[in-house]
Amino acid sequence: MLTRGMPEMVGSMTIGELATAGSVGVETIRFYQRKHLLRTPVRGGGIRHYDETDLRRLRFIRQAQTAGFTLEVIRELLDLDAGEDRSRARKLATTRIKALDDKIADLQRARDALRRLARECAEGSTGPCPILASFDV
Amino acid sequence: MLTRGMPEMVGSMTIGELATAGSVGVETIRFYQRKHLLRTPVRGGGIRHYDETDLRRLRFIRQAQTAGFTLEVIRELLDLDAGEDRSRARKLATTRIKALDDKIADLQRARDALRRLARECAEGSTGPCPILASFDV
DNA sequence: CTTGACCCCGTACTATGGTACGGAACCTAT
DNA sequence: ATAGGTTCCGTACCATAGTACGGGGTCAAG
Repeated sequence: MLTRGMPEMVGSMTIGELATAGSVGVETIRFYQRKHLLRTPVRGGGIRHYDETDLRRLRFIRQAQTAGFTLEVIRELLDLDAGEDRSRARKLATTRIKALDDKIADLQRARDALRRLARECAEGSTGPCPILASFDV
Repeated sequence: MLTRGMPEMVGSMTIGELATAGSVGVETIRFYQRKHLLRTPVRGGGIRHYDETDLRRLRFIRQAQTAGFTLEVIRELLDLDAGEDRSRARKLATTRIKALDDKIADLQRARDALRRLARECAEGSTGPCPILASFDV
């Protein structure tokens, strides 16, 4: 028989199963619901049921966070997904692409500084590493 | 005459001048002092004076933050700069280099997803953008 | 028909990195 | 000497993104 915990029931998950599938905690799901990033399904006898769509949204949220969007903006993106406002979505995307390019460049510079530090710190075996100096660019 | 506000006096700044030179707010300096990231100089008549070393430390803090170090770890790095523990410094650096490489890869993936979104959102002029879909990788 | 695992709900608390506020003291130019 | 701009100090507050807690309800298996 098909019950809550079984893979065949992917179309009907409990909050715990959704959380596991999305690699987040149950409390995080509830938090996203409070923030209206995920819907709060009507209860079928005390317990709520979630489906593939909820999981897709959840995964999207995590991806979008990686991209540096705040939960606030992610909510807007989710709303936009259903709407007609193509230019708004494009604008959010291009703004973020620019921010990501800048951020990537920053991180690459930081990484290069750290590589220099690690190298200078490895040469010679006495005295302090020139930690502050290695960041003076 | 040489006074506080003048460039010639870089070796003796007030907190406000230090803040300006480091592109941070005065409150941020005080915050860093409370966290022991910056020293709290002894007062010469009610007002504290800062020098080039303080500015170097402040700039280092901001660089290190860009590199993703927490203030906690930055404090350790600052302590290490004066000490003899080369291996600890090297370890912190290499750990962070790895984290940065991972982060850079994440951001590049996110950027590529957004580029795809912007492109797909630009083609055709009606209907919603496939926002969620563009992140399904 | 009880037990154990899971769910619901509201509220409170956490970490990180600041930012703001209010009153007193100080410093410099007029 | 007085007005203004800073500084000092402690305390309080903020945003973001969760995480924890406690008390009660539900559900499926044994």
